[in-house]
Amino acid sequence: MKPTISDVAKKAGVSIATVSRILNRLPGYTEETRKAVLNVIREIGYKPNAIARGLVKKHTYTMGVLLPNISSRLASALLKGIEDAAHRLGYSVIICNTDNDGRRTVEYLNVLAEKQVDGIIIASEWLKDAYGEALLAMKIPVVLVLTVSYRFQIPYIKVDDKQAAYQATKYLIEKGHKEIGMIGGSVQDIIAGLPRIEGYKQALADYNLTITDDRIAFGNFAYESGIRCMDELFQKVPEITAVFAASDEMALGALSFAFRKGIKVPDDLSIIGYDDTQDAEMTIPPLTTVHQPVYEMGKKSVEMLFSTKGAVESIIMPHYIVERDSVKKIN
Amino acid sequence: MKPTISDVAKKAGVSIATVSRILNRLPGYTEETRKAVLNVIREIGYKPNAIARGLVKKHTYTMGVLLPNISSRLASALLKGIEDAAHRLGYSVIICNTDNDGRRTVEYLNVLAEKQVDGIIIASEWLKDAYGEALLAMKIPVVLVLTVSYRFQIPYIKVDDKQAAYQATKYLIEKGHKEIGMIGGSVQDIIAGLPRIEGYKQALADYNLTITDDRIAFGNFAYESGIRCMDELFQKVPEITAVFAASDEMALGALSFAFRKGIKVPDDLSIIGYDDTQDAEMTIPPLTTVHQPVYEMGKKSVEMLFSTKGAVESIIMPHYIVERDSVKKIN
DNA sequence: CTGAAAGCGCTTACAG
DNA sequence: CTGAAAGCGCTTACAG
Repeated sequence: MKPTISDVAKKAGVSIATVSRILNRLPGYTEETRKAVLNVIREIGYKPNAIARGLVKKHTYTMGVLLPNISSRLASALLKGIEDAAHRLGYSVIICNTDNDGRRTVEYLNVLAEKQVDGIIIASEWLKDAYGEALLAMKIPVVLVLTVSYRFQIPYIKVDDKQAAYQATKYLIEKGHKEIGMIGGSVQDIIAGLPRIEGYKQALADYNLTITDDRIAFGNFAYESGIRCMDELFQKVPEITAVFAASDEMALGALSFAFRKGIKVPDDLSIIGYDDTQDAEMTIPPLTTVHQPVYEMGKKSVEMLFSTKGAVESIIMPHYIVERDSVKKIN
Repeated sequence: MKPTISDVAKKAGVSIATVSRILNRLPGYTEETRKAVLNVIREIGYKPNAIARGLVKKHTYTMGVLLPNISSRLASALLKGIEDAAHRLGYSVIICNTDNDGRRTVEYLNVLAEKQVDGIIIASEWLKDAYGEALLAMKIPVVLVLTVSYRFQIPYIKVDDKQAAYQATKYLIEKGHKEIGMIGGSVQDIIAGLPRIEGYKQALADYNLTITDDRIAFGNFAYESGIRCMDELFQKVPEITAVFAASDEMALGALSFAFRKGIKVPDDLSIIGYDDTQDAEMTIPPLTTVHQPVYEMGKKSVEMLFSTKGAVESIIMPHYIVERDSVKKIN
């Protein structure tokens, strides 16, 4: 059996209370007994049981993070930020891959509640009512990353999607493009879908450029859909010279489609992405894209989660355009 | 305060023992009292405390996974496999990003021990003696993925690296290539470095092709190093017509280098990668590469971890070549 | 079928 | 400075 606190107490000839005090650096023992106890601990290889400790302290130093897909590039970067900050603050992180599945999400929320986690981060997910209620019932801190909720007032951290999309589009316009298409998410997706489309439309409107439904193709942020949308766009509006893709992955799809069709990027077609995931700098040509500070958002989200000052404020992070080689200036 | 088992017992007019039996589906109560108790539970929103439960059962239904870099493509896929299997078996997974840092790794091992995890998966890491000792002391199941240990007899699951590298090289040879270079890992890395280089050399030897030190450039499996190595290779051995890269990421680097120099892939240069990460199908041109079943390895590793049959055997997973468009058949 | 009680491994007043 | 004891929220023989 693993040694317990009473094993060390017995062997050191003191009470478990004293051992506990020494372990927790509380006052109440001589340097002499401290040394003796520490020796015994080393000798028998004692390690405190965090489960027992958690039971009495009602604090587990464990947190959960829910994401729709752990293996997306975006999630990877976010997770690293979360893990780094959590580790620095002494927390362990339990990952929950929801697959965007409601039942699975509720299961996870339950498990996290039962395991008495100290906080939960929810990334990218649209917060359904059931989740919000469950979260409320848990009475622990929660923060939203890369998403917001209107129904539940939970602190969030994200970029201003509409503004970022506006600027991506404006960037293309300033490079001389007049026929600009967009590969967007679903308009039903009021986090990453609609706002980016609105930003795109707003920019076109402000510069008096043509806006038509044809110029927008709807994907699901994934690679394959980028290919399909680019195809669609080209068939419907062959005159476009530039495309704004609402995710880097879709931009990669557009890039691939162009390659297969012999369309040169950026000579024949300019493409700007969104996210600035690791992929963006590895593409051919390297992708110009809107940078979201995802790693930092991950870090900040856990700092917010365990921030000690009362009501936590939400944060809108700055975004900026990273110029690489997928957009060409035309006449 | 959150309701506890005694709150429901009190309210239902039974003992906590009965509530516990009902919760755990043990025999010993009438259908009537079961219904009544379940009602109270729903009414007051009681959720069992897994920490308390874990303390007495000495089973936390939590496991840890250590990886050098959670945000690599390989880790992403692996993690998803691990998470899926763990979730299906009712386990939560704590992620530990070691950054290949010894001190941090030991810290994590300590935390996992204190948190009484039921098992640990170690991915890609070279198992230092200190880790092995710590693991042994914990007396819990451990499995190694994408790595092995010779010093410690811990079950592992991986591909046969030498064999896979041999076959990648043979594939190039069978496509008519005679001047074949390699972008490898360090020879000090006896897991993913040396064996793949040996496989490459062995294949060349078996087919009586030229082997020189010049034909091997040493990277660190990352994108940037792929660029650098390809550059190096081209300067030293301009006659090579094909390259075997020991990771897809380095293959992407090679691809980028070729693109910048105006070298056409696969017309002027053929490239075969290793891993078959998600990137491989998104490159331009799509990358021919050795497929490692990483997601499945993730799943299998947790199944091994919690397998009930005695001594666990190690597994060598099958690999195969995925033919895409980065290798050309020549004369 | 049901409950009282001990125990899991700790922390924390309280008393000395 | 130090220890006995209660308690955290459960499970599990044991007795009835």
